[in-house]
Amino acid sequence: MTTKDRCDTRIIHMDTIRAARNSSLGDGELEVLSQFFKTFADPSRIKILMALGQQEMCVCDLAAFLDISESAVSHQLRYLRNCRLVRNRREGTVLYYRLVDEHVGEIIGKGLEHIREQ
Amino acid sequence: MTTKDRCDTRIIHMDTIRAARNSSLGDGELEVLSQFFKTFADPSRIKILMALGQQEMCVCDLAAFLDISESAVSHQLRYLRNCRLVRNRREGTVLYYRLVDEHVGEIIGKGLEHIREQ
DNA sequence: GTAGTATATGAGCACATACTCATATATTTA
DNA sequence: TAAATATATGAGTATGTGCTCATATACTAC
Repeated sequence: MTTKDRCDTRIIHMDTIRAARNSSLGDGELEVLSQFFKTFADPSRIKILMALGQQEMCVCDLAAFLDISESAVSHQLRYLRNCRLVRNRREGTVLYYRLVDEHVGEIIGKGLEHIREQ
Repeated sequence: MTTKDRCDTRIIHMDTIRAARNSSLGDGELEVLSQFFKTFADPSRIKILMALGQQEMCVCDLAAFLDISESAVSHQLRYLRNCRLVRNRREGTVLYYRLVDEHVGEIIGKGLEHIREQ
């Protein structure tokens, strides 16, 4: 039981609360997990991830595809690099980005399944 | 091709951009999908959803479990109700909430798989 | 009816986020 | 070397989010 008991709150079902606590994630893992899902909470990032799941693309291609500025794309790519979801290779001045995670497609797929069912 | 072509941007690989566009989601679906993932982008909501996946709980139980105010829980529950992920049944003055979606567990599971692998 | 309990809700606020704009860096070419 | 190209990055900003606090609502018991 990581959370301290609160005695200043009316608690109706102490057993229910205990059961919830026993199967709960730790605070650290919860933070990491919600941070991970934040990645998919933005249309541009989903679009980038889905596109890179099919082929590698450079920054200006992504900017044209998303119809946003190259700077905006670059900021999003930095975000995705920090999450270790994409990597790049350099060819002259051009950086080609690619997806480096196999879960991304599955998670987006599950989400799509959900929103398409209702 | 929903997005209008931009001629004010240097485009290196037009074929790559076309391929990305052909397999891209529509703007509406992208918006709905990212909105859906936003649900999981908050530790409190994940905690609520995982707890309700195992048993129904009332608002003050959830507040004690999460160690946040009942008002804060209520706001989150409204959010989840609007997403149609939870429902409640009334018993006197007490409202018992339960999960009403089978994808939620799978999506959280995929996320957990990801963060635990590295 | 009134009082008490459980929850919902609106306003306001502190903080996060996704962008723009200006500037910096890395590489190629002349 | 300098100029051009492709991308990265920091500061600033408008909007969004998750809370608090006060108040409203729904129900029960008297």
